[in-house]
Amino acid sequence: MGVSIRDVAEKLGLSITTVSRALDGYDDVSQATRERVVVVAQEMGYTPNRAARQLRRQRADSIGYILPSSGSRFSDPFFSEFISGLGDEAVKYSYDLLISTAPGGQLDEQELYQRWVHSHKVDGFVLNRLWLSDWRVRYLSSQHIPFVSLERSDDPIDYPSVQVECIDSITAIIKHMVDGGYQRVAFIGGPSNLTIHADRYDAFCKALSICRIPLDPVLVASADLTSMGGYQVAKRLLWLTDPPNAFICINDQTAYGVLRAAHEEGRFVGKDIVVSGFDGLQESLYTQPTLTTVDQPLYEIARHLAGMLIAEIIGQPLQERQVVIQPVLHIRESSGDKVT
Amino acid sequence: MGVSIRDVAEKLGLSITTVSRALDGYDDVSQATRERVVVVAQEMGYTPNRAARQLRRQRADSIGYILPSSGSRFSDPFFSEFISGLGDEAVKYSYDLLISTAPGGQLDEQELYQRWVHSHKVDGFVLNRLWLSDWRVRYLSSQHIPFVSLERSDDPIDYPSVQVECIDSITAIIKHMVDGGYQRVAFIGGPSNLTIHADRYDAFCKALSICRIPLDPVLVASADLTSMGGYQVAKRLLWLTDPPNAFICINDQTAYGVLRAAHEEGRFVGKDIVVSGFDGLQESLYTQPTLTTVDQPLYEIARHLAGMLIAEIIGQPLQERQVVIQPVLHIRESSGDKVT
DNA sequence: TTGTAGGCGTTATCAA
DNA sequence: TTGATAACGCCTACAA
Repeated sequence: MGVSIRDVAEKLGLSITTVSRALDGYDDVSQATRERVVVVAQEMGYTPNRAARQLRRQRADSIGYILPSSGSRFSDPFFSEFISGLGDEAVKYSYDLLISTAPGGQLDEQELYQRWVHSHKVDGFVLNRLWLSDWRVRYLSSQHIPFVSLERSDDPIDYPSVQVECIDSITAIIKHMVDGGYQRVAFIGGPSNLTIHADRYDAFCKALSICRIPLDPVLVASADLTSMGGYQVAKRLLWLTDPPNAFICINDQTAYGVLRAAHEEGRFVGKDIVVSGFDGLQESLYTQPTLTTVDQPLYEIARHLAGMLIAEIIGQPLQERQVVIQPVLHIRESSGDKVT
Repeated sequence: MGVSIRDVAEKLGLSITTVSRALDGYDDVSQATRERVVVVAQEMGYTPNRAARQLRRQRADSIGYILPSSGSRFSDPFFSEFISGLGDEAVKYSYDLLISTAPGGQLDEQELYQRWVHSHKVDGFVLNRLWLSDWRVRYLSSQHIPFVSLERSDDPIDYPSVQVECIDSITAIIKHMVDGGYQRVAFIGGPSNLTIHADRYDAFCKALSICRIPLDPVLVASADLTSMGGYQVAKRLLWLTDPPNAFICINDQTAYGVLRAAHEEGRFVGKDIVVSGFDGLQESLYTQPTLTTVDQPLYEIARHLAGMLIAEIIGQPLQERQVVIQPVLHIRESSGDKVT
């Protein structure tokens, strides 16, 4: 079907060895031959067969990312941006990006990772949505499979990662809210053993203590990172006898739910109550009111992660294995900066 | 490194041939042998090497999808849901999903498709965001590479596809708006040679004629499918001497931009003006006001597409090659159904 | 500077 | 019912 290296060699009257070396840029072929080979290969539309090359080189030239899909209406814009960053960087090194889906923390997920590892389907993994103690981290590390992650688990294992600093920005948000007179501050997080929950909740507590506001456990709730989850939890909180007037949300999606709940409950966001998200999704510029959020440069983070992973795979040392990124705080209407 | 079929064979004192056949479920191995083989293979954690199998079988057991990424802050929730559907279905047949990114309609995109085809990297493609005349359709068809697509191009080529019917729903929306007294109806589309633009614009025109409203070319504009694009175009339209009071948008993202522009221009959406989107993204339930939109079951569509593609690849005939889906219309606040 | 030959791990054909 | 053997397309010692 396709054009193989043998076809090219025959057409040129050369051996496949020479053709192979000419194309791979070895220096033991004459300049003249190389040029002929390159031209003819191009003309014939030759592209090396991936499977053959992989089999021979014992590398897959691809990186894997398993989407923590959570059921049928799974649609967090977070992942579009993340995947597109991974893809753009991978393509630069002519690596493939292999994607699959599995609900996080389940048996299916384990099997998928194991299958990909055993069958050499990918040379390394990109992880995110880490758990405080994460099976994947321990497993991949025990199998000596390169991987990188957004966020870090508590496992005492050395691996490259990118983390987004959240204490400063969350503190700034809360200070801003408290200064505006919103002192009853709630936190809506996610599953409590996710690192992003732990990190952001931790930042929340620190910020409260800096502002000398006592932590009221009633105002700490967990949703599931979706708008629906945020909506439901916010409703419940707003019905309290002494409801919060400030909401710090673990991510933007959760905050969208809060905005809606507030509206339904007749609260004017930015005036009666204030709300903040975390992610910096494009959509957050278009909510009503616009959402105060912490902008993680997700696309760049994804590219950085893919780059680190590929470096790790080809054994190139990284100058920095644990990158910490300072996100940009966007104070917008939802935190009361402007009364509209 | 990994466990190979040879290791399993040696441990069992059988030939690799027998092991291979036992595992692949051929019926010319004794029941007893098969059981022993399966047990031991499982114990040893044997998984067939993908590259070797692909090389031998001349199939990649994977399908490809190239994201039409448009620069760095590309994040349309559309794609999260789409990819997650493709992934979930592919995994059912133990197919891989290979993802890459390339700006639509550019040279890079062509090269990427060609490389994947030549190198047998994937057995087939899923396409979307088709152009009225689409190079990919003609190319893949000329190379006899299976592919399926969401939407259909005008190329006279037979290929499996899923289309979302839009005339009925857009007509219903416009009727609803016109009945509500909003007669100056604008259309904000995308690049005009995209099939989704052509289809939805066509539906828009038909609906106007049904409602006996003359088409005012001034009220037809093109954006770029993003919120920012919708925002800018809406601003311009709202500044007209005789501005529209109804906006039909090609997708939800565009509509988000319109909502924001309207708000900034002091228009009360659902009262002064009405707005509709198209996609049915989860986010649209959480805008303020909630967005009237046409809900395409994207996750199911993606699964269906992946299923059709795999059937096509393994040569299984499809009972229906051109599926047309009736989306569900969600009339919400932005079209004036409730005054809040 | 070029060519020969062996093998990566599977599967499929044929013979036993 | 099983086993030896030859590919699949590529890369790379080693030999020429």
